[in-house]
Amino acid sequence: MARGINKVILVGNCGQDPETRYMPSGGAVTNISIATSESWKDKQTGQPQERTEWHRVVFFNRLAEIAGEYLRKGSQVYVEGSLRTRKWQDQSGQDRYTTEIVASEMQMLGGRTEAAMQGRSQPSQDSGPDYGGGYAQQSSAPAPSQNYNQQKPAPSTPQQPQTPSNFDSFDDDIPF
Amino acid sequence: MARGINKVILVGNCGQDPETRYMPSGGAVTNISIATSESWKDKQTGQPQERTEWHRVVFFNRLAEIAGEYLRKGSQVYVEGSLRTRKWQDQSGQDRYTTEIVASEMQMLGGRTEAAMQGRSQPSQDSGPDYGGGYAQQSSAPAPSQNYNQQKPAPSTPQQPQTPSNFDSFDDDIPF
Amino acid sequence: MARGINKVILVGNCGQDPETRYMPSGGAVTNISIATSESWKDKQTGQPQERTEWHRVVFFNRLAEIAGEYLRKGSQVYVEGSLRTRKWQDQSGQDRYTTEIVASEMQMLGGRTEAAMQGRSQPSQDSGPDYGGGYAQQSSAPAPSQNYNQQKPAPSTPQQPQTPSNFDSFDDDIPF
Amino acid sequence: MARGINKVILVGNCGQDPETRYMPSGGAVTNISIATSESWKDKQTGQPQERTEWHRVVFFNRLAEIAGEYLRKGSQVYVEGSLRTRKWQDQSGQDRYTTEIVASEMQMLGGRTEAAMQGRSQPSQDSGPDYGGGYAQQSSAPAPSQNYNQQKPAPSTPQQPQTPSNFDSFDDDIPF
DNA sequence: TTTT
DNA sequence: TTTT
Repeated sequence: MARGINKVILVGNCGQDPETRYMPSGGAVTNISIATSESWKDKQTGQPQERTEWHRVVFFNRLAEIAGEYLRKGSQVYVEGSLRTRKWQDQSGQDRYTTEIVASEMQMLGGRTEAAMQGRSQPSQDSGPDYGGGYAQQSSAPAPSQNYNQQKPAPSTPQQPQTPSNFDSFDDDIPF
Repeated sequence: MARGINKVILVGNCGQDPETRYMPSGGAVTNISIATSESWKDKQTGQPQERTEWHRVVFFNRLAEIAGEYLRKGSQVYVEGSLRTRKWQDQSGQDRYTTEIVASEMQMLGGRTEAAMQGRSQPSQDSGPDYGGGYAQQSSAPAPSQNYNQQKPAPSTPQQPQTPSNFDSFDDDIPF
Repeated sequence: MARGINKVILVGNCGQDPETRYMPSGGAVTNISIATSESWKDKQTGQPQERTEWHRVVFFNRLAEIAGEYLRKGSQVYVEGSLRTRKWQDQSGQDRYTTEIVASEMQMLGGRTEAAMQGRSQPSQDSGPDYGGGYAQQSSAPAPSQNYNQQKPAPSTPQQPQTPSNFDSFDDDIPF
Repeated sequence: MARGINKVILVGNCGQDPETRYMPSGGAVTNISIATSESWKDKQTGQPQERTEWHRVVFFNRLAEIAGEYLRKGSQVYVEGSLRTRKWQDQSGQDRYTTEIVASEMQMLGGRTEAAMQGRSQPSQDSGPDYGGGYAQQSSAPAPSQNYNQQKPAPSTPQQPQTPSNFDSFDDDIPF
């Protein structure tokens, strides 16, 4: 159930190969960064301007497996999901916040040729033999907490996703 | 022009009255925080769970004036916009990031009664006599960067309303 | 699975009370018409113009029960779904087509006051005692085809509320 | 201005080359049909099922020119727009209705390789030398009525199309 | 870090 | 009529 609508729709390109990890439960978690960009001419100078926006996207479970297997650096992808801002502590113990899109639907874009030319080297894993397309949808259950990879329990809010213990290592994963 | 789609759709309630400032150019900038929430039952314990997500939304120019005048704490609102992550430096000079929704469209929800009961005290400003509705759409020009006038951007959460501890108290903050 | 994205998002008001029927399987099917409108000034004459668009929305199963119970003429509602064009034959045997939005998510808008003032007389049915909110989401199973039980699908408009001739009269139909 | 939200988002493939015509005003109007499809397994029989949905999309003015020039049969495309149901009379004078998506934004998907392999034979027209991408956005003015039905462009006049004269000829254009 |  |  929900009160309110929290919906994000992205079409963009993966900045790098997806990273897949596993939660203690065994469920997969895949992270990607998607770029969208916008260009315009400066009104004063007439100079062409461009701004690229990077979006952190996280997939869970089955969707994480599919994303991990089929997406690659440069892949064009449609993602639908919701915004989630996670709180974590940096080395100095200060609260910091990261906003991500928790994906509920994903679809690869660009047909066969495109996919064929992407040359998938070393797929992260197998999602099973029966999946043959570039589409996947998350079950509508609430996204699981993202406490894979963690050494100690999260200190703060109970029902929220656990703050990954060692956010330094997580932090190192953030390319910006 | 753009490459990619970067779209956010929110329906939620304002956590507080909007804050309107002005850029050197004279253009208005209005910030609000919108809450969306989700509730479910824990699969193990069966306990009801709730998570409220707070979204920082920024309006520019005409849309900022309308938002500043018509929205109030508790207002239910539809917002469409795009994600933008801004980089700023905290006191210690460290890079930090804040993700906001730059609104391109806004519409007040909940009809006349609702609006009437919201008792708009001290409207921030006038948007002119001919505006009579709860709808507004931004011109499609790229949003200006938002470093007008201010010393340090605040991080996402500190200046936001606190996440309510339970739903009853949250309800009390909202006039319906 | 899907190839492609087929998504509709509507926020509007119900033109009349919902109609709920039952499929042979026992599953509920609810139909509503939602109005959205747009107004502008004619560029030549400067005259105010308005266009109201009516959307046929169909809900299935659990969502149909909730829509049937909670929505009423005038209710403001958020609907998300997908487009489906159904083919049928008119009396003369000619093929005709009707486009509907098959809802996958629904949320009532306008808070308690709003809902309270809508005075729900004769709810179509009961959806059970434990539902207390204005939100519902369809399971992701493909919607069943809607030719249960009935002889001839009606064309799109005849059974819809008439488009109001002007905005004042339209207002009178809606309880706010 | 608007009351309500009327939004459609499609990602799909063009069923055939776009058709571009010109309104008396000189503004272009382009029609395409976009397919989206969904597949699933029948719950009883376990048989794989597929349903393809066809969406009529109409572009106006600049967007129509771009769509006409860059899209081709098979092109994968993102379209955002709004639903509009038009009323028209068939040969026997009966009222009939057609629902279309009036596009406000369009973006070609699938990158260079993809586009290159689509081998654009006979582009419908020129949209000018400075357009080099697969993206376009409509001005936010209300969609004009659709009375193309003229063979000759009247190149000079302002971009707002006139009100339609009749729809009989339009009838002939509908491929279903 | 992607893409055009 | 597309696409997988």
